[in-house]
Amino acid sequence: MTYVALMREPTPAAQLVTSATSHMMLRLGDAARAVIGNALDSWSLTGRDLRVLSVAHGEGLSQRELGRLTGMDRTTMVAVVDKLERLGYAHRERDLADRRKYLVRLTDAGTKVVDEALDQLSKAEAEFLSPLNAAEQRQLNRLLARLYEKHDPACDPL
Amino acid sequence: MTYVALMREPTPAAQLVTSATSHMMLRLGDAARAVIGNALDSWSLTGRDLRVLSVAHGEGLSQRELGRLTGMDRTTMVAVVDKLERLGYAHRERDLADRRKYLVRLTDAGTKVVDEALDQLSKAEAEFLSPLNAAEQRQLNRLLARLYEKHDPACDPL
DNA sequence: TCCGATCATCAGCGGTGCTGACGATCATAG
DNA sequence: CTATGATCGTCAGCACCGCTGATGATCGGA
Repeated sequence: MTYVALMREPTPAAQLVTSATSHMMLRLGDAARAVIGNALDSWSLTGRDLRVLSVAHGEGLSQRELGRLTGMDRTTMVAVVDKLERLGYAHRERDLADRRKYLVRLTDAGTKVVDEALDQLSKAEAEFLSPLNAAEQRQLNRLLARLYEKHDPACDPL
Repeated sequence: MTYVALMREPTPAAQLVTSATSHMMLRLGDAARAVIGNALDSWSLTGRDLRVLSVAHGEGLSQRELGRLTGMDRTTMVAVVDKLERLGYAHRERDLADRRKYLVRLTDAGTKVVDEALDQLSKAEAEFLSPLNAAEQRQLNRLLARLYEKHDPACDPL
């Protein structure tokens, strides 16, 4: 069960922690964030930004709806949309039917960027997953999806 | 390939992002951190703290060595050891052979806490992974370990 | 003896996510 | 028509995580 190579093994306890699934998931999550952020650097986007951008693609959604779809807090969304607006990828528009809401719409630049960035993202992901072959990657995706269903922060009481 | 259930699907792009393996890994990493942190709350420990604590178990290691073993930055380790010392779980001791180093040693309380906390951690992990059966959990652990080998921040040029 | 490398520390920054309060707006009940 | 409660966006502030770069102490070898 010792999957992680340690240079020394003081106690079994040390191995227990570092080979724990939850531990690896935590660290790989950070690694994934780094890889994704790096891949999207050309557009000054983080994975979070692109998530919003890709979901906002199409009709105008309120910030709240964007948050629900992407698993983001209402208050976090403010900063993200601020940034997307500042970058010229999206803009706010009052919902005339409900003046509490803003409709977030992509600009032409934003629409263009989504496609480019998603393409770049999938390349980075391929690189990230390259230690596994195609069948293993599918297997991993399937297993993670099962966990994701239960643990996704986006799965709010709608 | 649509594993994640969205309440609406504006465009295929949205699904592409949220069903991406790297995206789920990122989010599940955060979820794992939350679950772990919650489980260790009774001892005021984060997963990070316990990682250090369990590795320090036994002989005294320098902060640098602890960092290499747990994949933690030198500067982050300062705060962690500070906290462990404040909680009475560990203490610093000058290495007389090399006075630049501190040897981090567990106190009796610390030794006791490691066992208890590791036990609690494994229970929390079982709960976290419960959507998968035993074989699937092993499969997931194996796949993650393969990725972890390549992406572990701990794998510094030693 | 001097210089480069290592160790621990500190100040500071960026990313992520949350709570709690606020005003504006809506929808509903009276 | 008005009063009440809910929703939306915003902001201030906090916590966690990880990193860079500078500093002083110490070690080791030239």
